[in-house]
Amino acid sequence: MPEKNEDRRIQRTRKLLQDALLALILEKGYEDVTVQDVIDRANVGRSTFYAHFQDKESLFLSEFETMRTLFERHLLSQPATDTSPWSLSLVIFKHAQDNLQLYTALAGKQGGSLALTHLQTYLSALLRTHLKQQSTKKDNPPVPPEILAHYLVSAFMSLLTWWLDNNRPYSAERMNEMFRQLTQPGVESILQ
Amino acid sequence: MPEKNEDRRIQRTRKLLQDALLALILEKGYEDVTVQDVIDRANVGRSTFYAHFQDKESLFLSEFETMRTLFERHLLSQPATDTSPWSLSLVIFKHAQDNLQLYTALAGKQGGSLALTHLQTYLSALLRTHLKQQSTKKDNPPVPPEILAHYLVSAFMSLLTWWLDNNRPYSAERMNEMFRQLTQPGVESILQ
DNA sequence: ACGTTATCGAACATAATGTTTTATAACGTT
DNA sequence: AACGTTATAAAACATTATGTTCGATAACGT
Repeated sequence: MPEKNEDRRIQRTRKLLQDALLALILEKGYEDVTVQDVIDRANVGRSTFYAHFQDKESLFLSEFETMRTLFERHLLSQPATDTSPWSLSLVIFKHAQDNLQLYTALAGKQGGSLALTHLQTYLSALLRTHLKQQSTKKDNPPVPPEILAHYLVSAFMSLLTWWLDNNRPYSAERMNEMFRQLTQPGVESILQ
Repeated sequence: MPEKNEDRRIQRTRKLLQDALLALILEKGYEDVTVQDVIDRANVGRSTFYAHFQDKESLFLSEFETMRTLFERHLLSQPATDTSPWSLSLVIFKHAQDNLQLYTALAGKQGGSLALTHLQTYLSALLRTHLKQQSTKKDNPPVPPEILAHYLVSAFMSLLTWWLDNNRPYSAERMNEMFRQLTQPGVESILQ
C-alpha cells in the first residue's frame, strides 16, 4: 500500500485553478468571476474544485499566500541594508515589478478589497518587526504608534496600487523616492 | 386628473429602505446583507424594493449620495477660513462626528470597499478644486500632482477609517492635528 | 367620494453555489 | 507490466438569492 502517494496531479490542478483565477481577475475583476468561470478556464471538474478549495475566496487567499511566500523568500535573499520603512518599501516595489501579474491581480483595482485588507494587516506586522529596534524616543508622541503604522502602510499602499493601476510610468526606485519624500519628513518630525 | 401627485409614501418607503440597510450594515457588514434582509427589516414588499432601486448596490449608493449632499450643505455653511487641505479635512472629521452612524456604515470596515472607492474619487476632485488657486510653484515637481492628490486623500481616509473603526478615542480636532503633522511637512517640501 | 398609483404578496424564471455519486483515468508501488 | 489506490470528471441534485410579473388592496391627492 503506497503510503506517500504524492500525486503530481494535485499540485498541477491547484496551479491550474490559481492561474485561471489570476487571468480572470485581470479580465473582469474579482467580483465578477464565478466558480464556473474558473473551472471552465482551468478545464477542471466542479467537484474537483471543491475538493481543493472551500470556495472562491479560499482560492483567492491561496494566491495571496503564494505572493507572501515569494516575497519573504525574496526579502531574506536581499542584503540587509537598514531597517527603515523606506528600504523595506523599496524591496516591495521591486518585488512587485518582478511579479507584475500576480501583484496587479491581487492589489490592483481589479483585485477587490480582500487582498488589500490582508496586505494592510501583513505589512503592518512587518513594519512593526522592522521598527522594533528604534524604540520610541519620545515618551508621549503626538501621534500614537498604532496610528503612525496604519498611516504609513496606507500611504505606501496608495502609491503601490496607483502604480500598478496606471501601467507603472515610473521606475520602482522613483516611486520609492516619492514615497520617501512624502512621508519621511512627517514621520521623523514625530519620532524626533 | 392629478398631475403632480407627490405621494409622501414614496419618500417614506425610500427612507425605510435606506435606514434598514444602514442598520443591517452595522450589524453584519454590507457583503452579508441580502435584499431579503433589507425588505424584511423595512417591512416593504419585494416588488416595491425593485420599484425604487435597481439592486442592493443602488440603494447603497443612494446612501452615499445622502452623505455627500449633507456634507456639501455643511461645507457651504462653514465660514471659509483657508483653502488648505488640512482645513478641509477638519471639516470632514467634524461632519463625520455629527453623522456618526452614516459615516461608520459607509466608510467603516463594515461598509465594504464600494463607498471607499467613491469617497476616494469624490475627495480627490474636491481637493483639486480646493487647491486650484495655489498653482504649482515648481515647474518639475519631484512628485506629480496626480500622485500627490492620491496620496493625500488616501492618507486622510486611512486616519478617518481608523478613527471610525476604533470608537474614536480622540477628538476630531486631535485627529486632524495628527493628519497635519504626518502629511504637511512632506507635502510642503514638495510644493516648496 | 373619486380616480390614481404606490404597495403588497405570491408566483415565477434564472443563475450561482455547494454536495453527492459513479465511472474513469492517472498515479505510485511492487 | 500489473496492481491497488486515489484524484478527477460529469451529471444530478438541493439550496439560496436575485430580479420580474401580475392582480388585489390600500393610501394618496383632488
